[in-house]
Amino acid sequence: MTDTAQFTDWLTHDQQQHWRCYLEGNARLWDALARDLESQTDLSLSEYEILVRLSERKNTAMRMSELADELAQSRSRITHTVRRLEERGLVIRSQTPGDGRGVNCTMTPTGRDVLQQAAPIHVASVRTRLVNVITDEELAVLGRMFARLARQDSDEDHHC
Amino acid sequence: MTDTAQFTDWLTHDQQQHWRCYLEGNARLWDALARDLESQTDLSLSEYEILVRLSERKNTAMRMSELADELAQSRSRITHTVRRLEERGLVIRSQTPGDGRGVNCTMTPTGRDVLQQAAPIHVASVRTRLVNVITDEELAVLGRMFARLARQDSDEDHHC
DNA sequence: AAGAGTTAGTTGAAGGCTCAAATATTGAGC
DNA sequence: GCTCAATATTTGAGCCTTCAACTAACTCTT
Repeated sequence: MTDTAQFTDWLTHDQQQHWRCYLEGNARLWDALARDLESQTDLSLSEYEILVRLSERKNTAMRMSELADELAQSRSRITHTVRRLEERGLVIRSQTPGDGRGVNCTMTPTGRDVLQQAAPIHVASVRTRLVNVITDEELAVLGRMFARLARQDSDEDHHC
Repeated sequence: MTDTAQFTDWLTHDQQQHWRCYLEGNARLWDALARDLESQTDLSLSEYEILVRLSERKNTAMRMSELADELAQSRSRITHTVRRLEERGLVIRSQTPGDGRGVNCTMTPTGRDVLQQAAPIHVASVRTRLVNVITDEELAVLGRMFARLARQDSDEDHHC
């Protein structure tokens, strides 16, 4: 836009092609996963993911900020989603012992039931939509690739 | 849940690991791309993508349903987004000649200006966040993988 | 050429996400 | 121990997306 603007380093034809395939495939994959889960359970993907993380902890409890960090979601979003889950009786919130600012989110027995019913459905969906469509080799490449991206981007978050 | 329920075919440890890396990396990637674009331009990612597709056509025009199909978005979503773009003067809508039901979406000169200003910013972002972080080899695997997923899922859409 | 079914697109309400601002608590430095 | 900055979380408004219902036009059949 200005005299000093540099020429843009556009993507090559092949890069662009691959990038677009990812764009479309990714969109369709998420659509499919969300539809699969929501049509057969009462959980959205983000609700499901919260319950899964809780289920992996001692006492099925985590702090709000831990949830936010692990799920790469904003604190605000976690607050809203957890509030809805709490209204439905799937989790309860309580103060953290040590830190007066902290809030602990604990899964209730009802929450566990709902999760246990949803889990097989979601896993089957992930298989059908992704894992069974690509090779284990490819899945491994995918995992390593995105682990690198995540590291890179979350590093940048804490740059200040 | 019932007596006849089959045992779930859970993911292996490695598969789960890779799947989670993808989950997190993907979330962070999209966050970063959206923030990069929205902080430096007046376009959201979905608005940007619509303008890009239009820019590639003769007369920078496409039908609404073509947009929906290419971008893997619902017709409703396209309608809403295009309405907002039209209100801002970046596109205009008109009837398609042959088909009385069809609506053509055409990019205006203003739209082209906005796109041309945004494009280098977005491309730089895609490079920084993805293309420069992985190898060309990996990008190719990514592209082929998701092309296969897209084919699979969009086939299923038309299953009836 | 009339009716049934399909396709294209829009609409508005409901709900989730984002953003910025607000509250409350903790920790650091003096 | 007081002040200032940082951390943890919440709040509510605004925007975007989804969903189901609606209009309109085309097409296929008979």
